[in-house]
Amino acid sequence: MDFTQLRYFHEVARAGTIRKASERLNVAASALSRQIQQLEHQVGMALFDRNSQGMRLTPAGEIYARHAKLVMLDEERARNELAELKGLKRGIVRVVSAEGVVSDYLMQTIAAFRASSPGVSFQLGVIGTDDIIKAVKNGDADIGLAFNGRLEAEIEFRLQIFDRLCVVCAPSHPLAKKKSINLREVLGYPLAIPVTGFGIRTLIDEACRISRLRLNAALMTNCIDALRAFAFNGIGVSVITQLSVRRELASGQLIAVPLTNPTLRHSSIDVMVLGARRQPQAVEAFLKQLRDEAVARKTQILV
DNA sequence: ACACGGCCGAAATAGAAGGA
DNA sequence: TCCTTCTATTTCGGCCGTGT
Repeated sequence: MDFTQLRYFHEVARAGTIRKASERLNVAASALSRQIQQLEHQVGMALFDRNSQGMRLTPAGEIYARHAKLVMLDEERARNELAELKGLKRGIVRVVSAEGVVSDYLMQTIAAFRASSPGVSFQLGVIGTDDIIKAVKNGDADIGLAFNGRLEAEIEFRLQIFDRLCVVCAPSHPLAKKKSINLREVLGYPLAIPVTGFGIRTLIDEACRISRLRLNAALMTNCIDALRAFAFNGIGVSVITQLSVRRELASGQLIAVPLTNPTLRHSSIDVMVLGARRQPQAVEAFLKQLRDEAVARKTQILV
């Protein structure tokens, strides 16, 4: 087995067809096909099932794909280290994040990081919790910031920041005067919540199930900014995390009332990485910066 | 639309020879 | 002995046609 074969195998497994992989690699499909055949010949078993739709991994292929993914990530890490050795001080950190922490916590951390390491660039994707976990597991992202992520086999939590779920409303709203509130009381008002697949929504659904509540939201959205605006414009109340509206709370534009349901009291922003992988230096340094920023904000750190 | 295989040219590699 | 250069061989990848 050589590195070219491994690289081709990895891309075909990811793309699902030789043609798509050939476009990504800038290599003829026939060349890819031959290399995959040679690899299969060397390992002595089929790694793909061929059909008219493309290439599907066999159980042996699944095992080999896990190995290939780690080798590819290690190679990328080695290249970054060599670049640093050459004094280039460059690198790329790929982050996928929940929208709620992007504009404030994440952006300020990136700003602080780039002040000391301007050669490091960032690739940022904003997606839901389920897709964040998937991206980190696939190796498509170095770091994932998810609200209430699931700790799965290959995932390692490097930082957990306590982030309370609140009901957020305009200062003139009747609920603004309350010190705390139960989800049942909230349902009497027009309500905005995230769509299914978001960590916040999973918690809300769980709390409703336990308390036998029927959820009737006025707005379901995958846009955290829409949740903020829903409350800000006095349309109703939104269920959102405290960190997501930190600036609006500080300026008095919004009021946050903590939710008292037991299920909703333990929520966090989870910073996750692929556990089996040795992280590139730039990624390690940024993970440290995320922790430093959380400490500077005096947020409660769980891990 | 897809994978595969034959053919051919280009690039990479191995081995031999010569010079410092 | 080591390095460089040249040549023969092998490997790789692109093009194109075929079969599913």
